[in-house]
Amino acid sequence: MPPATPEPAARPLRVREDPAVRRQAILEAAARLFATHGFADTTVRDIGDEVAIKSGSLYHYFASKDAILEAVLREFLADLGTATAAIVSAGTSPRRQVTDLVRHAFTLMGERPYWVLTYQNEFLRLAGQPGFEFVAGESARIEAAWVAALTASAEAGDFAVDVPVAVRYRLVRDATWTAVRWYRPGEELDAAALAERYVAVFYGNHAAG
Amino acid sequence: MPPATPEPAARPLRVREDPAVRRQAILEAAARLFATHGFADTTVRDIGDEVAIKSGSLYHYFASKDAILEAVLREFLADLGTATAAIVSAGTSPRRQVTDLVRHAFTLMGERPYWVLTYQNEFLRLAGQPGFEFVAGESARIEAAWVAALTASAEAGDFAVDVPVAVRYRLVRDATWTAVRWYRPGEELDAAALAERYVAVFYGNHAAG
Amino acid sequence: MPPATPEPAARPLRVREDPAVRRQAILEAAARLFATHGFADTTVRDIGDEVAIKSGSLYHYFASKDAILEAVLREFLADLGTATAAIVSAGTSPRRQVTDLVRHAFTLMGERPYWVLTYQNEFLRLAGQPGFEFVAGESARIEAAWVAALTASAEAGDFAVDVPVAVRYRLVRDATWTAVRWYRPGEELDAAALAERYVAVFYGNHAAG
Amino acid sequence: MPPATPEPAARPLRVREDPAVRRQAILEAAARLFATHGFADTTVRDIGDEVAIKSGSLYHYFASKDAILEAVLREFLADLGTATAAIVSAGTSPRRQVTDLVRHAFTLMGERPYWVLTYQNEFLRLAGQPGFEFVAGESARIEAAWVAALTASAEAGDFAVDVPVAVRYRLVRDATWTAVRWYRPGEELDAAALAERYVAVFYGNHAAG
DNA sequence: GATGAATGAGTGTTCATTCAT
DNA sequence: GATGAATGAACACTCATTCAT
Repeated sequence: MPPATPEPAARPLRVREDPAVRRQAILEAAARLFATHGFADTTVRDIGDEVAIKSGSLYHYFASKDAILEAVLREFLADLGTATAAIVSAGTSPRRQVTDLVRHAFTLMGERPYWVLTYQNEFLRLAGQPGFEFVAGESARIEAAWVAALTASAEAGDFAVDVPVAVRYRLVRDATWTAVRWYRPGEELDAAALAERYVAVFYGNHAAG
Repeated sequence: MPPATPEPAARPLRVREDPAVRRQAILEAAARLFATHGFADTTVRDIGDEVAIKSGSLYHYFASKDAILEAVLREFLADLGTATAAIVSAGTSPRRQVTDLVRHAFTLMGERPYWVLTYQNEFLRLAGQPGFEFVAGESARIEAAWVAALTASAEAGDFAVDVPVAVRYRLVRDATWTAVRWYRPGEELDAAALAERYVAVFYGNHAAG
Repeated sequence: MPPATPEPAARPLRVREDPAVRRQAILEAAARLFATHGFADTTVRDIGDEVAIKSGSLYHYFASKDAILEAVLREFLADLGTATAAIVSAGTSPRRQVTDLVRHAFTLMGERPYWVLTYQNEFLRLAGQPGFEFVAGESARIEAAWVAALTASAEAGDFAVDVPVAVRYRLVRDATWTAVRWYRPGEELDAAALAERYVAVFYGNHAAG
Repeated sequence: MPPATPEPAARPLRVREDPAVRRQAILEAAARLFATHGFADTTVRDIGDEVAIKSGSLYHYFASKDAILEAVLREFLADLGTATAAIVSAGTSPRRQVTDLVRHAFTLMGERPYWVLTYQNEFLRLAGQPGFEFVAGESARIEAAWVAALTASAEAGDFAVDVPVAVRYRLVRDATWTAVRWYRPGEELDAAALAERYVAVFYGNHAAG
């Protein structure tokens, strides 16, 4: 039943959240949309809808739609770079490092699949685009860590089959990271279990000891 | 045998006059643009420019931009399905079949990288989109062939490491097909050589005799 | 009385005018709007409304709103430059040339006031703007013609009062061209009569013989 | 005489603390921006930046962007009206009055060019706009003073050339006030010298006695 | 009095699609 | 078949204005 006296046109409920929280919410929403619809097919209105603000208000947080993508990629690559550096500088055995890299990848794909997908889907297009040079730079640093660990493991004689490291790196990287397209945690195998099996295949054997 | 009546000499030399030829040229151009710029970032004008006709004329060949994408994917999947079926019904050994599947994949990535990339890039977005149900259907048929070959090979004891076939299939598929992002023929290793090394790693050993 | 049977939703009446005619109509409408509301306050939708096409269709004729302004100014300055050159190279006396320049200005202000106003209103803002260098260039050429005629007339002793030519030029130019803000033909004095009186004041006397 | 009680020394040196001072600073900044970029192309952010406050705070001083323009024009026209009235009611000779009006105009253009330009640039557009009727009203009052002085001077036989006063007024007004587009004090001729030459040309002779 | 966050209406521009010629 | 002109719906982005803090 409607109220007897009509309510005055309800003023919009301005929640006045913490700006830093809202900024992060925008990035989360944007990453999800970029990953599922593609950057070009995602409109700033779509992003605004997801965080319940008008598209114009996004421009208080980011200078442009491109800047949102940039922030997503910067945060993603910073986190990935930090974790990668931690793994390869831990002083553990090469195979341990490779295993940790793969396991961390599966964990990350489980936790933040949209960020990983956004990175993968936009990587090629962004190569050489002004303002996005950091993508190639940071990617190269991470690639170097993987290649170093694989090289050390090969020199230690860990692999059942001998192939050039450039070939092995790509096989390992592609098999691992492409899993983001189908891997969802909570299924039969968790990140650690999957990583272990992947690594076993990569090496052609199970870890000694 | 040449026609009895000589053709008039003055006819202007218009290449690609055959509608079927032009239709195919449109698909080639579209696939290249879809792969390099993305479907959403490719305009029908771009496609028209590549084949030297105005965008409006594209609509004599295809009902819509979506229809061009559909035709690209239909042709790609039809060819891939045919080749896949031929390999797995050749009566060869399981490992031979797996090797042929991988080798064929590398060959195809070398010959038609843009078609492969278009398929990969749009696959997720197209899932469940009306008119594109054939993509999932055809993909499932091809997947079944790969899984069958891998299962047979596992049952034959070919693999050094034992993992569930669902896991192995995805690892093999992802490692193989993602190579389209970097593999270009004419480099150090050709398709056959690369395929051989990939298969060796997948199996954890080199093919017997 | 409405017809008994409802008419089918009337398809838009596409007049299919001569494109060159429509292009010119766009320029006329744009000049009028730029002059009366200012360039910044004129929307491309306003322009489209005046020529009965949608704003998007304007982009078949011009690459941008700026390009419309550029075309207006180019046409205006080309016409003005041609007329100016014809006057000062006619071999007439200096005072005759000055009189003709002023008379032509009044005629032009009567015939195309909006073009003159657009030029005047946007001149300062456009100085140094990329793509609009021709405005300053062409303006300088026209100014040189006026200064030459005034200088020759001063050397001939035509002026009752002696002032530096730079001062006189600006006085004459400003007094003459600013008339576009109020002069409309069909009032008491026509262009020729007004020009004659202006010139008489500029010279401090009436023309001899 | 300095105040008896010394001011506290530690007070932070905040210039422009007085609201009236800040209000005036806003008008100065706004006039400069309106004159150089145009009213439509000036944002309230631009104005705020110039006086180091956020755009929202401008609304403590003015009700709207239009109200800022209105205040600029009101102050400008009030000052100009006062000065004009003082000149024409001084009891001096008609030619003296005309000379003083022109000299005051040049002085004003030197001191407050942006106010003059804002007035000129927005005058046409504002005609008949609600809230801006005072512009036409005040302008008419000033025009009447110029016309009266010119009429009296003509009746005194000061002019070398005889033209209708309506024509002469416009010529004199336009030549004089349009100088704001190029006149900057500190060049060869100062306001008084320029005014003298302009008046000499307007009269067709130099002042007697 | 000052601010930052938010809005809503609008801006120039793009583009897949249509269709008379 | 081919085209150029036209459209309409969308797009990223801007900005004067409001208001709780």
